[in-house]
Amino acid sequence: MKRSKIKDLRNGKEGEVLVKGWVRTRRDSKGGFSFLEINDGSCFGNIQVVADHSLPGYSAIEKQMTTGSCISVRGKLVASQGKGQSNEVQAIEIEVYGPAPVDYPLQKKRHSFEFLREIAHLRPRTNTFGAVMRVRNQLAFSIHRFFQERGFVYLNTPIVTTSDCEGAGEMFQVTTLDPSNPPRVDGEIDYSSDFFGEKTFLTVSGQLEGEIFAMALSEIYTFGPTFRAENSNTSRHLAEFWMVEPEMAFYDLGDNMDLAEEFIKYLLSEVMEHCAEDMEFFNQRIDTTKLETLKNVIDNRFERLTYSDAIHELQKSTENFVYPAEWGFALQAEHERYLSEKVFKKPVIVFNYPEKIKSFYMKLNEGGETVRAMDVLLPNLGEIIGGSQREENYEVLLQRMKDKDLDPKEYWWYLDLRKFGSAPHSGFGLGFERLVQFVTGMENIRDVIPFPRTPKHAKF
RNA sequence: UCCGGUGUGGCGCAAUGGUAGCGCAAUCGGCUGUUAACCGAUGUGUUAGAGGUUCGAAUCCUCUCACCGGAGCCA
Repeated sequence: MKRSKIKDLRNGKEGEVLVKGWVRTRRDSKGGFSFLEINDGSCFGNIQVVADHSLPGYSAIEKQMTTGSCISVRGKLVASQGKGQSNEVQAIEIEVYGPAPVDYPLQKKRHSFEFLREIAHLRPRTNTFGAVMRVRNQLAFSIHRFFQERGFVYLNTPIVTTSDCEGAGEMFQVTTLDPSNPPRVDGEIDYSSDFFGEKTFLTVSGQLEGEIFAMALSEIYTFGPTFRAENSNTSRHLAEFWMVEPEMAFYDLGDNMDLAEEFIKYLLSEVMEHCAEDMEFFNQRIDTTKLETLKNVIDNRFERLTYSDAIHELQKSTENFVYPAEWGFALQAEHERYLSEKVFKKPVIVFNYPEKIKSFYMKLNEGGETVRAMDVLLPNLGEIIGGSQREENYEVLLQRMKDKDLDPKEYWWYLDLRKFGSAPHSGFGLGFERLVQFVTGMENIRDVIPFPRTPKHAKF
């Protein structure tokens, strides 16, 4: 007999079924039967199994069917006599695949997310983490769908890279040399005998390589792991995270912002439609304003203002900032929060940042004071997208590299893109885990990725 | 990395210098088409680690470690 998923059983037709899953809780009735709630992760809800104690072999397995154990149940799907569920499975035959002894850490009670992180191998079996992972999966799928529907080409940029000065953050080094005894020449480590024959790192961004393919296929996107060796200890930073980076030829900054806004709205709509039950849970237990917030983001135009206007807005406010806003300096987290949470109460896109505080590849505006960069700021989360129109003029780009003390020789191929058939183009990067955070309302980014990597943490 | 906080039975927490306790979970029993089941009983501790002050330390001091929150960096 074919196994049914609980997702299908919950609205299924009456008849004989086979269901397999993990026992979430059990309630015994001394009337001679037990209620077992089974979950197989196919949906948020459980299915109730009614197990009569007169079942063949029941007494032998009764003690094994505890919270956490895995069982297989053949039975009849029938309308439930009790309240709380429309239907249930009347067991005919039960097999225990794997019992869970009394030291099973996930008992039927609330556990803190901090505790669950210590048992990352078992936390997928909780309500919250199961819901997070289904939403995460939907978002990943919808990201591909969004771009595929628009003719973007999915591109795999390299994980191992040689550029050590992309400016996006500290990098993890990749080497096969013996750290306790590396080969040396004149006291310096000799990387010519390393695996790749030179010093290599894990990527901090696929953008530069993405531009190569945008200059041929017009619209591409990457969706892959990204590594930053920053000693960041916050609820929104990971050392290993997933980033989505579209890169589009012939897009100016306005087109770029349009795409980013459409993208986020599309993803939120998809989740509301396809993960209704999980989202209902987040709205009840994690953040009671979640559904309302998501609807607001979908229905309202993102506020767009220039960096200069943002500074002006901050300076005229009566808010007591730890760091007063001043033109030419980066916006502080408190500034970004004030704009998105207090002034506009919706997503905000700040653009045209001072040239001095942004990367070399961003297109210089007329006058040379600002560059065509943009950040999308979400209420209660902060920056979720950072992007820009890229500098396509060879001479200007070369000069900016020199101004920022970068060696043009290391970027010879990047410069070549401007030398041969250059085109105006733009792109942005979206932090995937931050998106999952925003959608679910989970406060800590470590609880929206299966295996979080943070400073001092690479377990599991 | 900086600032602040926390670390006590399996889990969540209380005890602020004087006999370490409560809730949940667990175990046993009772009851019930139950559903965060309910009622009763039982067991559970090197108070993160090391050192110090004190007649006496979970509590005060020093160091180490871990975790949490905020900042910086950014996605």
